[in-house]
Amino acid sequence: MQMNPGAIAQLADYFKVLSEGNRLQILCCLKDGAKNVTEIITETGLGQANVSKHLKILAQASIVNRQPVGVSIYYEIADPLIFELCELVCERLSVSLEQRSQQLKTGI
Amino acid sequence: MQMNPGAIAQLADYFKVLSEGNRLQILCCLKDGAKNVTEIITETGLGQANVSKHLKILAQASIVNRQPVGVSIYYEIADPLIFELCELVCERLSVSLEQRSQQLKTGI
DNA sequence: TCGTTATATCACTATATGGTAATATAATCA
DNA sequence: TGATTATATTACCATATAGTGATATAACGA
Repeated sequence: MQMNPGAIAQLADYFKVLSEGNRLQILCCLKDGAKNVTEIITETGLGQANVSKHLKILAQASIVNRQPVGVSIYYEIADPLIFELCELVCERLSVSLEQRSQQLKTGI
Repeated sequence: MQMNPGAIAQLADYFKVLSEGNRLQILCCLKDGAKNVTEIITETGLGQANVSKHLKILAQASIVNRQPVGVSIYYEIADPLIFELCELVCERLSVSLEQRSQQLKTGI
């Protein structure tokens, strides 16, 4: 199987956006629905500048939508695939953990 | 939905491994089956030191298996989930591209 | 218009990451 | 044992990325 360099680069970019813990935390925070920046800050405990910076990256990647409402800006998830990906990976990681646990038990 | 910090960190790590284009290229190269380092170098066109470095990361993440055979080391895919993830994301990206194309056509 | 609130951006620092040339290590054979 | 081949590792450099404090910008109301 050969994938063209352009597609690979886009894939890498997509995974890169998801490769940062605090960004994932922000996305989890938005899973229930739209929130403004202050709400995200409160819920995540992250700094304001930091949150804004991460939100910008997420918006540019079309993973979240940005919606001004008065002085507030609301962000909501635009790409639900990310949660599907997270679930698949979490399953994988828990299976992996289970296997290691078994190995420790059997002494292999 | 709240995910514990440990799980988030593991998720981020997993995506981080996949967030590098040359690493993805190496993984694509291994999709057909096990290859030794020289074969990977030839097929990808990457440098030997660079390939070794990336393979180390992939092995430590349990995404590939490492199998010495004489002076050669063969690597093969240990975690097929990565291709599932890639397909899901590629679909998403192509849908996204199609939508942009439509927007250009309709002038929205 | 000015003051307040919400948010984005900038500039800086520290750390991480990717690629490379050189070298070390491992395996094999004569 | 030494030479050869295959591969891993090291040290270095350049670039990328994350977090923060300060500041700029946007929106609103008095």
